[in-house]
Amino acid sequence: MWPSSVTEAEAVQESLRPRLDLTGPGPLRPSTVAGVDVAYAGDRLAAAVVVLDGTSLEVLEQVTVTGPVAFGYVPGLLAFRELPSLVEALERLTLTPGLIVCDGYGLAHPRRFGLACHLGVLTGLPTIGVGKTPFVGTFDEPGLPRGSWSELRLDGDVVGRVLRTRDGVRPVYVSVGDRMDLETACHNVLALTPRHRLPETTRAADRLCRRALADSLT
DNA sequence: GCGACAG
DNA sequence: ATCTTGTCGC
Repeated sequence: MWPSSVTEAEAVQESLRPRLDLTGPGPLRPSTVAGVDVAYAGDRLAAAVVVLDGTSLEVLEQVTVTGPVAFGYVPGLLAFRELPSLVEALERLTLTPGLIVCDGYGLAHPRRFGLACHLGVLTGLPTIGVGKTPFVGTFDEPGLPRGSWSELRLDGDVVGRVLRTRDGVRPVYVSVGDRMDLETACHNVLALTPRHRLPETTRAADRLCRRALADSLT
């Protein structure tokens, strides 16, 4: 049963939020890391999951799924638009990644249950959210050197970090999804960004879902 | 009430 | 997300 209205979807988030495991530290530099992303064209979409070796960052496995868009985009409800296809792609995976890096947010969310949290609860795997643009929360501009960061706060809580992954380049917005802690999440993001602003996982998944979408339209 | 708003 | 040209910089 998938929510068919904004009200229903918000209720689902509220009901799943208690299932998050936010205790203990999350895995630091797991042996395998997965990146997920979705590309759209009208009412069609293509989802991609790419598993990389946590050390060499080489591609170990990749899966794509195409289908119809099942939920319109509503800020705060992105998960209902992307999760159906992403979960299916993850199920077709042979390997079980030690961490999943999502495009978007985790705890830094209006109801503290963004895409990364939702995917974590559904898969039982550690997840983190890496957003490319601000969504919720307030923050100060982090220092210019790579590795500099500032707190992302929402109401009185620290819900994430604004992290500089490249000297003088726009920062990314990191928040915890499930089975992960903020400090470790940032260390993982830095390990995944040896030469680009965005994690190699999201770059690989982005390229793959765009190719899959183009091919599916042929 | 009005505007802003991950991808 | 996607629609779009040229352009600056590593």
